[in-house]
Amino acid sequence: MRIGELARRADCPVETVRYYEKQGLLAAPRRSGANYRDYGNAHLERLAFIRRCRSLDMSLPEIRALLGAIERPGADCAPVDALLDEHIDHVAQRITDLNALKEELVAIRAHCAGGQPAKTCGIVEALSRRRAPRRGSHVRGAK
Amino acid sequence: MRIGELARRADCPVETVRYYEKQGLLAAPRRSGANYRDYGNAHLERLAFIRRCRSLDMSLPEIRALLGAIERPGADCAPVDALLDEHIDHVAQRITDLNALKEELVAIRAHCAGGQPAKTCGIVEALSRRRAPRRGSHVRGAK
DNA sequence: CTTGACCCTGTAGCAGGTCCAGGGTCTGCA
DNA sequence: TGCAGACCCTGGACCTGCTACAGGGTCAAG
Repeated sequence: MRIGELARRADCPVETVRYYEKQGLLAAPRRSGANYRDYGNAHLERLAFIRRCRSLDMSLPEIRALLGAIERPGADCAPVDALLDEHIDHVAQRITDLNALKEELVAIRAHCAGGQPAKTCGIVEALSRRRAPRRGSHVRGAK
Repeated sequence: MRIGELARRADCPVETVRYYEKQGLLAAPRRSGANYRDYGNAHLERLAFIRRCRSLDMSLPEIRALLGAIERPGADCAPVDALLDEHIDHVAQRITDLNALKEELVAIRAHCAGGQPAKTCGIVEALSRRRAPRRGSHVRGAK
């Protein structure tokens, strides 16, 4: 099948398919006479796998590692388990960070009594104060 | 003060200070004879404010809007409140999304009995299955 | 034989920075 | 006075994970 059909079936933009190929996640297929990519079912399955992992918010390097662990002949699933556990930890950490962030925002929001000039609003003042840095992970970059 | 001192005092990389200036968040200061940026206390306060907002995970456009709302002469704090409320909603939505994501990951992780060849591992199989798309917002791009 | 849908490559752009390269300047010490 | 090393300048490339062109080629239907 050609790239358009593959993309439609995997629910993935055509450009993204080419991007995954360039990134080495999806094997380059053979080409037709007109230099069109020609995919088989194995490609479709692999692409669906990648998209599923992406929908679970794994990074491309993580997915690459996962594919490597699966593909390695005779490998057992211990590295796969480890990868998934690590990913779950990332997500859990992110949730913790965001909850702290939300608490902080709500606390700041509570400083406003409403109807005041912006300059004297408690929110503006609260946003100007420096905070003790939350320790450990940042939300930023945790993507 | 020069950019290095400003950056140190606001706990912000020097390059980022220049970046904020280019993005129009921080006013360009006057220059010394050697073309060095020369900042005052107002700049430091403004930079600290921006960093504080960033640490609360606001985007640069959000911060720009916030600064605009505060700076506008005679403005009251209603737009500031609205901005903050909207931001809190974003964060809350993100937490909801991530919790769903984590549940899904944990469910997938539970498919592994351990010690099997990777090819037949339940995780790999679970990751290959397509899911009913979670409705609404994406986790991705929600940054 | 032309129209429109599809395909190709390569490049530029998004956020929010980070990190050079290749220069100029300033400060302290001998 | 000379020089080392810390600081500053600009402009550009790079990161992720795409997305969106531009400028071309191919193919099937009418």
